Amino acid sequence: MEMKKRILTSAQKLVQQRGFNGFSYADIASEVGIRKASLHHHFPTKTDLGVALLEVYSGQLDSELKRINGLLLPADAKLAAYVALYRYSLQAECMCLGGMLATEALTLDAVMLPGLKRFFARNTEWLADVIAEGGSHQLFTLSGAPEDHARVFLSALQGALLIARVTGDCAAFEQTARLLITDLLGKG
Amino acid sequence: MEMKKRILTSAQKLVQQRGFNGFSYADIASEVGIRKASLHHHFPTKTDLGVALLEVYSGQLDSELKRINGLLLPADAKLAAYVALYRYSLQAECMCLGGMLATEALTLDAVMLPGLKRFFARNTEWLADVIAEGGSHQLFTLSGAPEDHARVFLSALQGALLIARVTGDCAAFEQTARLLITDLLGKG
DNA sequence: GTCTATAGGCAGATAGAC
DNA sequence: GTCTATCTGCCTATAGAC
Repeated sequence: MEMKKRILTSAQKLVQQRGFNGFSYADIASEVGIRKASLHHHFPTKTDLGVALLEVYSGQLDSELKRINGLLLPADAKLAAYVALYRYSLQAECMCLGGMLATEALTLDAVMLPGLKRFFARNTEWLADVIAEGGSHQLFTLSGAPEDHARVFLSALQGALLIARVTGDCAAFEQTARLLITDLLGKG
Repeated sequence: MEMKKRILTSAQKLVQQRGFNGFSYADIASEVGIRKASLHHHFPTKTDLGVALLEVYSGQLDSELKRINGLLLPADAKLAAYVALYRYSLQAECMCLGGMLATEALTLDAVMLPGLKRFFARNTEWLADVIAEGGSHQLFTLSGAPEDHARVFLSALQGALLIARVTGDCAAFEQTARLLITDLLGKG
């Protein structure tokens, strides 16, 4: 079980940095210190590994969202905590695993797609809940439905992560995230 | 020269749909009707092809932006015309070529990166100009610097395109784009 | 400019010993 | 569970005929 976890950890980083089509079993093997062939004992095919990665990553997301909920923060601070998840990715030169797989969707085995869809749905739903909460507390002034604001927020963070990989401009990422929240806060 | 153009057209679509690591010379060869080896006469290495693709795509962007400028529309309509460029991509199941390469940046030959950087800079600058123009005409109420609004706008469209590939939800893309513009328009 | 032929390497995956 | 050995196939790229 321990080796399986190490493989997943290594593979997750590789996908987030290089994409599902940008790494091989050889890369994992050299990182975790066993031979290529041995990896197939844990994950018979690369698609099996991909499906497992999506499960793990969705679980990590769930933990983080529950942790943030438990902090009992006002809605704007919850969004800031959510932004921090992306900041950590950026600092590790990692895309969101979901975002990375989304760009590669047309090349992936179809069995990976439902998990990917659920990942985005989970993000959108949580954000919509937080934004609706901020609206009902008069903390946010909403110009549209919470779900629509949620989609803008999620899309913008995914895109900001993607662009920051190229520009290397972390300050721009921060400014983007800040403006997303302040635009929800006040329109006066 | 005609074959070179056909190769570029085919390769551009392949990159936008499958990524730079998700297609091969064999894919292009079967589409344009010559043999794999003959492609190397036009583009000796795949990196050469990638650099050429970025040049072509940046040129296409420039044409579109100039065309939109020539329409002499109010700022919000210019942004709507810009959104239409992404809509066409989405309908063709294509990512933005820049966005696709951005996710793969860590696997690309370094000679492709400056062109990629310039692509995003060009987008941001044009958007900032349009948004500043809308602000100075009191059409937009800006809560931040035009450059910051431009980054939010660009990031959100890139992200929306990425997410729509997975959800297949074109209506969500449209709602995201609409909210981005209406939030610039009025805060009253 | 396009072809056939091929090099040389790496991909994902399997068989069977230990 | 991990190993060595190997398979098959695809990849980018090159050589040289036409």
